[in-house]
Amino acid sequence: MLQLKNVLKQMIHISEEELEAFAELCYQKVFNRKALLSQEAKFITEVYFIKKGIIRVKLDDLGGTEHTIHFAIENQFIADYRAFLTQQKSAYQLQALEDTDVIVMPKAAIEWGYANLEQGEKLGRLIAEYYFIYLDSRIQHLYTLNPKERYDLLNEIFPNIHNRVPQHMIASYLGITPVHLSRLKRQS
Amino acid sequence: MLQLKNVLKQMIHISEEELEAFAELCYQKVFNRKALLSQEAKFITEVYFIKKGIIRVKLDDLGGTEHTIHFAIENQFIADYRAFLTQQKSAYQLQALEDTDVIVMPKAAIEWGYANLEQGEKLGRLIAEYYFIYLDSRIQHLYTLNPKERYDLLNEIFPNIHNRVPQHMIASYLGITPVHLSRLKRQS
DNA sequence: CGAAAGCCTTAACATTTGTTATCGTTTTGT
DNA sequence: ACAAAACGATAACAAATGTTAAGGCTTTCG
Repeated sequence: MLQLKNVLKQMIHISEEELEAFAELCYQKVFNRKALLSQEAKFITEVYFIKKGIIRVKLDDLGGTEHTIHFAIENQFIADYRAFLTQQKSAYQLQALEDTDVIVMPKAAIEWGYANLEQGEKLGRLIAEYYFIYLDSRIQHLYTLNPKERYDLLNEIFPNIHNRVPQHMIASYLGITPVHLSRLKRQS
Repeated sequence: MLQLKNVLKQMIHISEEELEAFAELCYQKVFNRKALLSQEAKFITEVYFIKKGIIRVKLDDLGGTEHTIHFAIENQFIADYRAFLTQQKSAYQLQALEDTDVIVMPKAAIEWGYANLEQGEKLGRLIAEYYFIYLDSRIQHLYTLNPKERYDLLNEIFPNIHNRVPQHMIASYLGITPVHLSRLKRQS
């Protein structure tokens, strides 16, 4: 839990007692490679903090094609945060790409935090703002960068990704086919 | 100011006195068609509430191509919210597409709200969550819909758009060229 | 260990989307 | 009211990206 506590301490002012009470409401869990943390069409009641491993967020379109929307690694929070917030069924699936250790933060813990942590609402605001900023830059890049430029950027942001993620998932994340990514790599 | 007050009342529990004090810190402004509300490479210190009119958010890439990222209309908030939050220079420009009446909410007003409104932090959280949800669905659509499907969706969400926005801006928003949008319309 | 599955590359061909240029219409600003 | 600018449609051609199929390498798992 130390990892989670450290991340929380960086975000808001929070006492050891508050941290301890919050941690009491969370628990640890291990997912094997390829296991699903959460499934499509389910209501989402958990947010995950990744201690070790890597998670991808994926999405099937109506034609049955699978899209990889996001990767999350150590020390990051991950969830279908939209479904969590709106109480609608999830559009996404979360899948472990390695054996992955997470801390599960149930909805009850997070709501307890909003109500009882001195800066609970602020924590909620910071998390939403953080995700907003991330998505805003994603959209900006989708408009202004071509696939090759997005590939280069991804390698900057996530240097080791080719060692941890199959290339066809990277292609999907970039919005192109695996065959095309293979071509782009050859050209550079 | 009534329009703004009504929207705020729908979001949080807020007294008439609080509303009045907040409104005191805001002011109204009119922008002519084509005028810029905010400019690229400037620090952002204002959020706008649109009383009447329509605003687009645009972005120039390194090659000099202009991209239309977003449209905002009556009763919506608009700003380069990322630049506002992060205190970095804006990547975007906000431009009125009609003569547009806005209420300007200066940074000082918003920070006063966080500090002094009973549910100020909650308001900030809700706004960030609202934008997050919007961007999350934008990204989902960019992955799963082709240009024609995105065009049809846009017309559902914003029924009159062809009467208020030039078609080449719609094409840019969809991520395609005006020539291609013209072709897609013909095919359907 | 060995078979099966998963994965990456490459090639040939198909489809989608972009580019450039032209024309007629509408809108704008004076 | 008029000249200029902006706008949208269309055609011909070019470039980017997708599809299908084959081959070889690596990983997985019984």
